[in-house]
Amino acid sequence: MSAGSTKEKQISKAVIKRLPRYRRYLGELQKRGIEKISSKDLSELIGYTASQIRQDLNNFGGFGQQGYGYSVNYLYDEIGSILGLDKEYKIVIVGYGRLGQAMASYISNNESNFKIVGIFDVRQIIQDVEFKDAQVMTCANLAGFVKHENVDIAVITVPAEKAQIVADTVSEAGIKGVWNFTTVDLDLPEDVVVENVHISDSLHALAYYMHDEL
Amino acid sequence: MSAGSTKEKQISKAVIKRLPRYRRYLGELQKRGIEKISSKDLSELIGYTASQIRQDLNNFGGFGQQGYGYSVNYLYDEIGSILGLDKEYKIVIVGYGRLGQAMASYISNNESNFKIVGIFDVRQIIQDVEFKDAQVMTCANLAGFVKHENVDIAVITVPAEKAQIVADTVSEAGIKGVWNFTTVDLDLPEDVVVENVHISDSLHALAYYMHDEL
DNA sequence: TAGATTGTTAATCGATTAACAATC
DNA sequence: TAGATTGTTAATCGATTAACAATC
Repeated sequence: MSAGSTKEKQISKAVIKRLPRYRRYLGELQKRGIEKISSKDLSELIGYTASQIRQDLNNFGGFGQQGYGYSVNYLYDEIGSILGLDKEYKIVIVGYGRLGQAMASYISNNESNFKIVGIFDVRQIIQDVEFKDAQVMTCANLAGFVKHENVDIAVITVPAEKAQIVADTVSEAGIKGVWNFTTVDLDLPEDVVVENVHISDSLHALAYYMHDEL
Repeated sequence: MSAGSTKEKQISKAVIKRLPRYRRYLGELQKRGIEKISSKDLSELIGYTASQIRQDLNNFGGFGQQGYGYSVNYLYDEIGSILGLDKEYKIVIVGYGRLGQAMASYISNNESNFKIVGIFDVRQIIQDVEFKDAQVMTCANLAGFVKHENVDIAVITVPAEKAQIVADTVSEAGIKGVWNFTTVDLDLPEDVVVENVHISDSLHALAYYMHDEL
């Protein structure tokens, strides 16, 4: 729709879903001090076919070398940059119950390019012993904060009933992405990117494969 | 492989992933007191094509009626039964940090057929004020408990480094399913069903679609 | 009966796999 | 140079969509 994108052909969702996984395994190899890997060996490790790995990567360019394979460090970085993990993202947590706390802690300990700049909750002041960096603010300030601080991502960990209202608030305040942990699907303008972690759907899929095996 | 399954043809993962979503929307309609719905109307609501909805459902049988549509209540129940949500599942939570607490609370408040029968943590006794039902036990008892109580599902919410050990423990003790919230992929026997909630992969996919739009 | 909408087959589209020429 | 392994095209497979006959 917009002319801003420089992408030539649309990459399918299936490919994008696999990229973080490639990167995760490459990170492991890196830690183990392994310097190069072939698509065949990577295939055995990750469980995708070698053909698919090469096909996936070649959507973004030729990162390997014939007769040699792929440099682990280089490929790790390249995938990171494809995913946009070399950029910085400002995050607010909305809903500071246990899930919100868990996510705040996960992000600040494991995702160095995602900075939690604010935490919001309806309950007046919940001060967290372990997570001291950001002060917990009341939701009344949310819109102003997002606008003023130019926040990129809102992590929504409020009860399902409040999810849409929160989504509307941050969206109107100019948020660019929403990480939705509630069980509802959010209705948002097209230019707001939404990533859903539908916990209930996941549990129900588990149930399917379990009772299937009984 | 085993002769136990009565399934005739294998249903694709893509279809199974959509079923919980159908059910979720049907639940909404139910609450609103709507009694019947056509695939066309459901299509507009959920965002899949009417054709796909009919195709998906007909993998499991004809739940509709020509000229009328689908009974909301009936279809809701049928999908629940396809997913195995009419069965009871015994659950243990392994790792009672904030994520474990969040999941325990989610399950006990929203998933009536999934019963939390035990909670485990390495830290000696973390007693939870809000969640009084189950006592928190030390991980040393985990294997025995799973075996003795015939636990169906282990929710793994321990730090990544401990994930595989926990998985091995519960697997050897006869667990049937694992709901994995850690960032690692677990290596388990084929007969143990694993459902992953890879939080980091989800965040990285979000980053891709966001930086793509900048 | 006429109208609506399913169940189901056929057509299309897209994604995965196989094959191999290019090349390090 | 010979061997290995990529990048890429072609073949296959599977999933989605379209179409329509069946039927409520």
